[in-house]
Amino acid sequence: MTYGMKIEALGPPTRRAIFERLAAGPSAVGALAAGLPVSRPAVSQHLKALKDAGLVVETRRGTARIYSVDPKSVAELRDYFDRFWDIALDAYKRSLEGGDA
Amino acid sequence: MTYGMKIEALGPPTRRAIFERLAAGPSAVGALAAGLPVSRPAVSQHLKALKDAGLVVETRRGTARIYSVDPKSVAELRDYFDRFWDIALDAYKRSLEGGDA
DNA sequence: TCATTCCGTAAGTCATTGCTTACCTATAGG
DNA sequence: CCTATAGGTAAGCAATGACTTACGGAATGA
Repeated sequence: MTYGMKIEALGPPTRRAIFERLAAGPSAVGALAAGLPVSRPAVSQHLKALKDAGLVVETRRGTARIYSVDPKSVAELRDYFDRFWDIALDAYKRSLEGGDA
Repeated sequence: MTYGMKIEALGPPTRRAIFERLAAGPSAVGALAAGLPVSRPAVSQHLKALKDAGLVVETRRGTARIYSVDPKSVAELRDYFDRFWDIALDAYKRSLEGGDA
């Protein structure tokens, strides 16, 4: 549930592709697998990883499982890199001013 | 150099730890390794991956190599998740309004 | 109840990789 | 020129992991 787990979960390209497709709108497992070059179980396993990381949520409709991204998790990642950018930029500025050399 | 490569490069926890330390300010390889539970060559290898991904830059001073984060790369990641958040939030809103069920 | 659809899970495989130690290179100083 | 310092590179290893096929389970429809 930490941001670290989320970044780690988005590492594998196939998993990131799944996540990006879900960002465009909720989707079932089979529909996702139909548009990807991997098997349906592979998609299932990636979805489990994304769910464990708190990036997606699952709802049921009949026998289908509909997955959708949790907007809050994306906001969390955005805020993380936002703060990160502030810190890095500040350090960069100090390295220009200070010039401890 | 794409954002995908950057996210992928930040997956491994040790590598992300290195990157976060560099965000606080430039550092040499040995200094980084001294504060981490892995060997110096391991840090060197992670730094190579970070450099290949365009996340850090290297400067020389004597025999030392000083690594520092490239602020532009962080901005790129921030913007990526920013756009991502817009898309996901929009899809979420549509799922509430539309209610195609 | 039975067949169908949709999907998660188990088990196995092959490639990736994060780490180690050992070695080599390059700069600085005597 | 020799030594010491700083660090990249090679080789190897154990572990992870991304994928496959095979199977099991739950909800729908006749």
